[in-house]
Amino acid sequence: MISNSSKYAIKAVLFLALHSNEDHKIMVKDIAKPINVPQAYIAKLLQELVKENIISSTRGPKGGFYLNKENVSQPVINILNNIDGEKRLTSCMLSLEKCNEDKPCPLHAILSPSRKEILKILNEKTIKELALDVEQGNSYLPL
Amino acid sequence: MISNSSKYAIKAVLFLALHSNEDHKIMVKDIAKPINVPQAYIAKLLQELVKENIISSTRGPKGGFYLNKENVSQPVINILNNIDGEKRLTSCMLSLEKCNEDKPCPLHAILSPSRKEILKILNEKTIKELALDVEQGNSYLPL
DNA sequence: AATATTATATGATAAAAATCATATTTGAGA
DNA sequence: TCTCAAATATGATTTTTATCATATAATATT
Repeated sequence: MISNSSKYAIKAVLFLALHSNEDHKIMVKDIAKPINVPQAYIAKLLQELVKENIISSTRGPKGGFYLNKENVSQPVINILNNIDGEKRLTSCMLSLEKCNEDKPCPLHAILSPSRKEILKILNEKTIKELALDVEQGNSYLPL
Repeated sequence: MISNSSKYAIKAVLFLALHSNEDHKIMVKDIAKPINVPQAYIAKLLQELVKENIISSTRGPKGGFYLNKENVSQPVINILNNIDGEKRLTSCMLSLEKCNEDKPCPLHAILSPSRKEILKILNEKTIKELALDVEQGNSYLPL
């Protein structure tokens, strides 16, 4: 349902949400370590996220990755859709071409409400809110 | 969340639930085609399911795969657990070692109820019931 | 008992996902 | 404008998952 790459990406974005801003950028090596992901791997993922304006970066000295106001206001699902593609979360659980709401496959029929709920949450919850949950003690790290 | 292999396995078991019984076994080539899965691949998966008594088989002429009374009474989740391992469905969505109900990771915190609901359904719904849904027009094939 | 037919066991190959390595580009500061 | 520190682009390698192939074992039928 959610790839390793997406998990890493979410961890990294969450880390940035909690520790970076436009005046305090963080370089990849200082992200990789605390979130426990290989540096070269997370670097590649972060680059993809920058391309889609999900996170921000600048190069050179004093450069690094960070989140701006727009970045933190995006829903969590943007990360997943960018890394895994949109289909991953919405496609038929049995990979049947013809499965849809009107003629659901057997798994779809019994799991559709729960899946919809998950999609709804991921669409509504923003990066900012997720970080706030951590800051308020509703959820926990370390990553 | 659910591997290709598990999807194939569920399709095959569902096909057997609908078309086989102890007096009418079905050989692998007659399963592979209608469910649209490579024969050698589904053969391997079916063999694993036999080992765990999730489905039944006999060799030789008139042999094949089938489901007996016990087989059809098992919950769907048995298939998933056997093919993918138990952790796949229950492990932390961010793959954090320390994530648990008491100290949930940010994703866990917002998605836990929906995930629990999915687990509950997969644990309660039996193969038989899933097949019945199809027979009663509550869900649809072909596979 | 012999034969043909089926699943089973084993392992080889191919494709995809995850991981690692490095040369190039950009930008800040001296 | 030179230098150095950072991201970026590109692609190689490794691991996992998916797929394919085949020799062996079991069983019904003759």
